[in-house]
Amino acid sequence: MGTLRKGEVTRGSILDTSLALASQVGMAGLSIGELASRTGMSKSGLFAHFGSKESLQLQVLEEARQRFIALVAVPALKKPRGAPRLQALFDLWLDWSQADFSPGGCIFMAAASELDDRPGPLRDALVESQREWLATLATAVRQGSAAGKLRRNLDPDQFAYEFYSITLAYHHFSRLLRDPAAETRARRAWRDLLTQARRPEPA
Amino acid sequence: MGTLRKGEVTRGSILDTSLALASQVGMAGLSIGELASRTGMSKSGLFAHFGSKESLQLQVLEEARQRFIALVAVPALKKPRGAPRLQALFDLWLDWSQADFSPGGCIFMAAASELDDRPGPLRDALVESQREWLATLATAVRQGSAAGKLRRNLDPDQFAYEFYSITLAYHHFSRLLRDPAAETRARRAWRDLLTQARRPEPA
DNA sequence: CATTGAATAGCACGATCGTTCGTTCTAGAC
DNA sequence: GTCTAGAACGAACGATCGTGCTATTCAATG
Repeated sequence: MGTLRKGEVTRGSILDTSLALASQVGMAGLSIGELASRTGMSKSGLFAHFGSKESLQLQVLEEARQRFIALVAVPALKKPRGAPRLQALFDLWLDWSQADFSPGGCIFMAAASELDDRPGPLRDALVESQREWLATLATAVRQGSAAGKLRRNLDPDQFAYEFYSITLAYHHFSRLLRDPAAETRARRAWRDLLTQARRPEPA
Repeated sequence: MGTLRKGEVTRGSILDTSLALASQVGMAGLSIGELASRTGMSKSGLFAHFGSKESLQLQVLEEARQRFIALVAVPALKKPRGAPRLQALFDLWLDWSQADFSPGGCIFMAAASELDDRPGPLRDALVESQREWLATLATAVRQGSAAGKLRRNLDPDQFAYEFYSITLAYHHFSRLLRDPAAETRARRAWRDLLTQARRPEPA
């Protein structure tokens, strides 16, 4: 057990609250005042933990990244290469998107479109984490086809693009349109994509 | 030529500016002050045209909707049913996403994730316009397969979901990741989707 | 050209934003 | 139990937000 001061504990609980709030209203929508009232703290007391709003935002993003790795990437890597691992990546992403701590859905997607035209460290950090995720997907594909479990002429980056596109659409259909069929649609699209990836080489 | 007062002209140019700004910073990021300085007007002078910020936002959305119909939906309906029309819908959407008046990419997608957890008339209007678009896509598919140009057992709504997912991913890859391959990836995914839709019924 | 209503500007409001400062409290080490 | 560093608070800052007023300027009509 590492020695954790009082401050570390409250900092953690502030990040908890921030994560939930940011998944709903985005990174820019994270206001210190709102956060203070939700945690029952004073604005200045809360602020002192981070020093600046940008620092808070960066730490929220980093916290989300750590959780994503722990909840999605790591467990999936325990599955055997090829289809099982890809399926786990997909299933775990869906779980992630529905997690209790992010009532607004995947926080990265909430952040993505609001940051795509706002240069700065926060945008850079988000881009980095997304690239990391895409690389994870592409690697899983590459290993799968190297092991002969997937089509040999599969383009890993193209596969990652299409994987990503299905999850993006799931986010939209479930969050914005509140479409009850969102998950079914996503799973169907995914099944088709995976089937294609296993099909033997076309002529 | 309808009689257009001076006010109508400036209102139009304000909407022009708003559209460009909103595509970059979103609907919530549309501030009256920023808009005033960009158009060279006073805050109050500009404000008088709309009466409230929400009204401004609604009118911006409606303006975008009208343009979308004129630039994407209508021209595509002039193409013959089946694959040509679907292809036109896709190509025209890409043009739309790269249009000069929306330097931040498709404004609907910029608005979607920021509004998905903010109930209100603006969200309602956006949802309505997106449903309209999805219905247009589904209808194009239905007509195509009824005419025997596409697989008969094609699910129109599933097709619309996958069409939409490709364009969503294009938005992300080009805007956030600034990936130069974004358009290539999107076109490849689209080609595969369309090919599947034309393939004869599977066993 | 004169008149009048529309269009725009100027100014101020309350609220909230992120941030700073000085103070108070309290937890942890001796 | 005392001392001290860290944690939290309260009040205030300048800036900006959306939104009212009132006054002024301008464009369209007779």
